[in-house]
Amino acid sequence: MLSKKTKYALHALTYLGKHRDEKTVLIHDIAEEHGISQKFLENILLELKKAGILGSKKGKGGGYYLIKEPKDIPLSKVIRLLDGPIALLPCVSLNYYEPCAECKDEVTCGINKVMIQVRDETLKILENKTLEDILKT
Amino acid sequence: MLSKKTKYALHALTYLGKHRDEKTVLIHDIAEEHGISQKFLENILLELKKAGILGSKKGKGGGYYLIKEPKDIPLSKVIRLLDGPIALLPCVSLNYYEPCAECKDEVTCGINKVMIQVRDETLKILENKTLEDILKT
DNA sequence: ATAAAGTCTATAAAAATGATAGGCTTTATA
DNA sequence: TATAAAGCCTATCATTTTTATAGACTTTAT
Repeated sequence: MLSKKTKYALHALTYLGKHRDEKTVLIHDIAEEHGISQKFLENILLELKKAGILGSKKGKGGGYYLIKEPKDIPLSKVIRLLDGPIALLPCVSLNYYEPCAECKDEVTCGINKVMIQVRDETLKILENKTLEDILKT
Repeated sequence: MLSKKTKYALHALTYLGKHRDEKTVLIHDIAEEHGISQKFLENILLELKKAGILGSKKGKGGGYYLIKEPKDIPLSKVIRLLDGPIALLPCVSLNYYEPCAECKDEVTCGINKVMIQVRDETLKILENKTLEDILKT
């Protein structure tokens, strides 16, 4: 399951996507619309900004806006950013690799092999679904 | 990522699958082989038993054994049992459904729609990969 | 100058996960 | 039939992760 962080991020991105005609959108408005903590959302939007997905304007009249096309924001990117690895095991993670303690030899481990396949197929799904898909339904 | 519970379960199932010629296998031996806590493993194997995946024999000379064919033990079953939902959001879970608080209307929610698709495609993967796939590599 | 809005860091609270403990029941066998 | 081996069951504790809050700081329009 996705963490609330990621879920909130998706709601925020959706909201921003629906308000692309406006220059900027207030954190406050997004938080209110979905009944979530504004302070918590602040951190999330900041991360999205640092990842190059959002832009922002400080000061009075400021706010956030999408900096990328919705079609260029795949679920995989959002999930990795806020939740971490998409792979089911650290030993098959492309971006967050770590060996598994209980596995004596990765090379001969059947679990490892199968999980690599699962990872690749899962990735195909999450890279192909984008914010655009969410917006157009 | 999978919890350690699920990871350990997969290792235990693999071990049991590799020792199908023996009548029973000791929890102790599985725990030792992978360097994991025996007591923790006990609980996990019990769950697998209650789910009809493993059988056991009590008392001296007892132990655990596979009660199903490896090809009939899909990853989806093991994951659901020990980790819970496969869906990324509660509002699209087949087995653990719950509405999402921050979503005003599920019917018009684009996130919901996309996540249903992700769930279905993910499920296809996890239902098709079985213990047999792990054993045969 | 002031108020509005994002930025940043730290900390606290809550929940989930991982691990341990100990007694109970069952069963083979000496 | 006593004993030791092995799984069964429940409770509790410890750790880690997640979620949420707080408050001071910076930037900017008016």
